[in-house]
Order: sequence, then C-alpha cells, then structure tokens
Amino acid sequence: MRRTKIADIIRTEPIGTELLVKGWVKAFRNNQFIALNDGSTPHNMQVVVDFEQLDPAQLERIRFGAAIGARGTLVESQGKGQKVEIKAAEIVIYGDCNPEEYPLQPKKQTLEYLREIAHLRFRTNTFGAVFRVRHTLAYAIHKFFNDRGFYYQHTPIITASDAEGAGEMFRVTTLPIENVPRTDAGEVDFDQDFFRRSTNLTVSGQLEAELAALALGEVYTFGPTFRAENSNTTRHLAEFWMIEPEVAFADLDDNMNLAEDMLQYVIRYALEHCADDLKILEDRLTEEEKSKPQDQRTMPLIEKLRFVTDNSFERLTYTEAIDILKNSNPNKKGKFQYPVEGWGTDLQSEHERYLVEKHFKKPVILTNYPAAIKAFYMRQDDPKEGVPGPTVSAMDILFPGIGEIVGGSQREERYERLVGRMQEMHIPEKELYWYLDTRKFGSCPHAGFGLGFERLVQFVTGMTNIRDVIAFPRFPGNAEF
RNA sequence: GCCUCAUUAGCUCAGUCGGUUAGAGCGGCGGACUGUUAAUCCGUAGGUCCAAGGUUCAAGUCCUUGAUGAGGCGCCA
Repeated sequence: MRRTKIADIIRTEPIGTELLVKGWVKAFRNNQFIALNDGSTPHNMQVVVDFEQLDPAQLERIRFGAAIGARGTLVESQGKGQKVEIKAAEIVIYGDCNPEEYPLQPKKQTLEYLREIAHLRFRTNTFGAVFRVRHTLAYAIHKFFNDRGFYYQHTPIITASDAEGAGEMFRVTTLPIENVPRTDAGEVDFDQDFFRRSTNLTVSGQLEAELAALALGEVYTFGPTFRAENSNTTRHLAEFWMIEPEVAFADLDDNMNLAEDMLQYVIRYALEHCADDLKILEDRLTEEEKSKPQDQRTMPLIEKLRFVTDNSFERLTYTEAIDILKNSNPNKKGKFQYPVEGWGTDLQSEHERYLVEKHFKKPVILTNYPAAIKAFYMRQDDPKEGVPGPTVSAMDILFPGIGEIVGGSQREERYERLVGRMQEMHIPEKELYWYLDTRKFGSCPHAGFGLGFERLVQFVTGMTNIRDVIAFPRFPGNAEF
C-alpha cells in the first residue's frame, strides 16, 4: 500500500478510505491517541489505536520521537481538536526512540539549546515551520525571476580575485599548512598550489553576474557566499546564501523597482503558501515578546508582513536622511551613541533603525551615498546642488529589525570613470581585466543588487537570530555538523 | 575584535546577608485510568552548582583567570 502524506489527507479529507501514513510520533496520549507528523504540514494526524488489541510490546515502542507507519481508515473525529483521524488497523515501528537518551522533549525548549542539537531541531514545530518557509521563499525567488525572463547563473564559488573589496576571504589551498613551500624571495610559492595561484571562497557573484547580464540581459545568481569576518551578531554568518540580480539597460530607479517588487512578491507568496507555518511562527514570536517591555514589542508577524506587501517603501537620498537624522529628537537630545556629525560618514545601525522603526515606520530605500564610503563599481553621480560631495548611484534597503537586507547600485559603465575609481581605491586593474573588458566592448548602463537570503528568511519567519534560519550555521568558532 | 549579562538535575529555572542535608516544574522510570489534545492522578530516582586558582572557621553564593552561551556594537547581505 502506498503512503499518503498528511498534507494531502487534510486537503482532500477522503472519509471512509483506507490509508497508510508514515511519520514521527509527536505525542501518545492515553495509550490511544498518536499525534503523527510527517513534515508535509505543520499539522499532526491523530491516529487512534485500540490498545486492547495491540501487542503490549509494540504499544510500548510507540513513543515520542519514534518513526512509525499506521494503516487504517479515515473517519470523522469524535474529539474536538481535529476534524478527521485514522482508526488504525495496523501499526509498524520503523525506528525506536529511547526517551532516556533522546535530547528532545515534548515541551518548550530554548532556541539556544536547540542550536546545540541542530541535527535534531528539524523535528520541532518551530524549525519545521522555519525550514518549510525557507524552501518556499527560495522557490518564490526562482519563480519571480523566471516569470520575468531572468536567467539563473551559477557563478564560481572558488575565485582567484581578491580585489572585490567585499571583506575578508577564506583561503582555498592544497598547500600543506604545516610546511608551506616558499620562493627564493621567501614568499608563499603559489606555483605549487592546486590552481597555481592564490584562491579564495567567493564573497560575491556580482562581478561575474555583470558579465552575463551584458549579453543575456537579465540574470540572477542564488548561491553560497563566504565572509571570513569575525562578526558575532544576530544577522551575520560566515557562510550564507545571496541572491544577486543584474540587469542590462537599467538605472537606479529600475533597480529599486525590481528589488521592491521582488521583496513584496516573495513575501506575498509565503503568506499565501505558508499560512499555517506563519501562524505557528507568529504565536511563537508573540509568546517570546511577552517577556519584553511593551514599547519594544513589534506588531504580530503576519500583520507586519502584510504591511510590507501592501505599502510602498520609502525612498530618499543619503543626504536627505542625514538632514532628518540631524534634526531628530534623539540626536538633539544626545540619545544616539554616535551623534550624527554631518555629511560623509556612514550611518550607524542605530541611525538606520531610527529611520525605519521610528521615523517612517516602514521599509526604507536609501540612495546616492557618498562615493567615499561605497564600492568602486558603483556609478558616479553628476554633482547636484545641495549635496556637499561626490555621490554614487547606490541603494540600500533597510528593514525593521533586520537592518540592511539589500545592497545594490547602478554600475559604473564608463571605462575611464571606472578605471579612475579603481586607481583611487587601489584596486588592481590587471587582475580585473576581464571586468574592465565589458566596459571596453559594448558597455551599457546596468544595475543590480545583493539580497541576503537568510535575512529575508529572518524577516518572514520572525526569528531574531540568523543562526536559526539556516540548518547548520557557520560562524566564528563553529562549524559543527 | 570590543562591551554587558549569564552558566545550578535530562530540559526550563529558583536558591535570601557567605552558614547545617541545594529545591520546583516539566521530562525519565514504576503504577492507575482509558475519547485524549503539551491528557490526568499516585509514587520514585536523578546534582563534578562551567573549569582552575584564591579569600574565609565556612563558598552554589565573594575575588582572579579561562571556557562556553546570549544580547549590543563594529564590519556587512
């Protein structure tokens, strides 16, 4: 007999038919009622057994965590908690679960504890919901881009360019670290290394994605990304997944429109397809926030997501943001740890949070940052009245609770301008000859951005620590599992 | 990397001013019950108080160092 998934039973409710379900025992009450979960839905199926008919030795093995199969008839439930249940005719035990050794318990356990047993935390209601939502978001991203005619590109994970200026990198080498070969000059002899040069794990697929965009028109990447920064926060990982669209013949406005459309689309998709999971996550978050002071609580999760899908993001320039911050109450009263000094320095996260959470109370897109604090590839703006210094066509999208979720820009397509910036910032032109070639041959205006996938999952699930939205998080001092 | 806080039973926590035998709930184990919803009821076992050093007649409690975890900051997605 073929196994039926619990999600399908709940959807079609084929009363009276004989079914076979397989899953894990979430509870066994009264020697009669098995709450069975198979991962296809957050809901459990109640399996009713007749303990007087069942072999006592088998009855004993039905307990929290065990993998079992149950064959029986779907009937309307006499109890109140569920509409239908399976009257079991036969129970098969696939895997026992010794409660004296099993680290999970049928009770609330802290996220910190579950993080230590990440190999088992999939089995909890919370993480089941998180990983179903994570999948749905990933799928929605692919669907969004595919429906719009974007091509998914796979950019290298191992890269020789250490010139991208996007942070510390993990070295990739086959050289013996206990006895590194040296040249006569005493330097590491990369000629003997696997690739015959120094290589690292990628910090971004952007530069390669640009190459593809300047032929295929609209492309995106969605792959693992690595940063060897010693970041210990709730929103940084050493290994994370990033989505990087790149669009030819697009300017900064097109870029902002694309990012906003995409974010609203995928969040709406999750609301439509993961309603039950989001409800579980909302309840969890509400419970967690009960311990917080009233003024630090946020609106309920689903309401917050609807708010983002139904309201356009606030767009303003860095220069305008500085004005708002300078004149803000916390700045005047000296409440900021870093007072807003003036034009030209980067915003601190407390400033971003003020704009998003207090001033506008909605997602904010900041644009046209000072050139000095942004990357070399961003397009240089024409001087503008009222703007104290040179700026670039950059944009950052800031979300409540998360901070920066998207960073992007129109790219500098003018060869001389790009080379000029590279020289200023000491980016070796020789190494990036291939990147510069696109500006030499048929260059065109284009734009793109990077979206931190885990930060998106954080926002949608309401999980406050990024280590809880990826199965096996990598961060300083930890590569377990 | 910096700052703050934490670490007590399998889990979540309490432990007063430094004072005798370190407690609770849940979970486990044994039993009862049998239409339950984190089932309920009765009974029971379970402790390197994070580690090392120090102060003291006496340390879970105070001090020093370290480890681990959490939150904040920086870097950013």
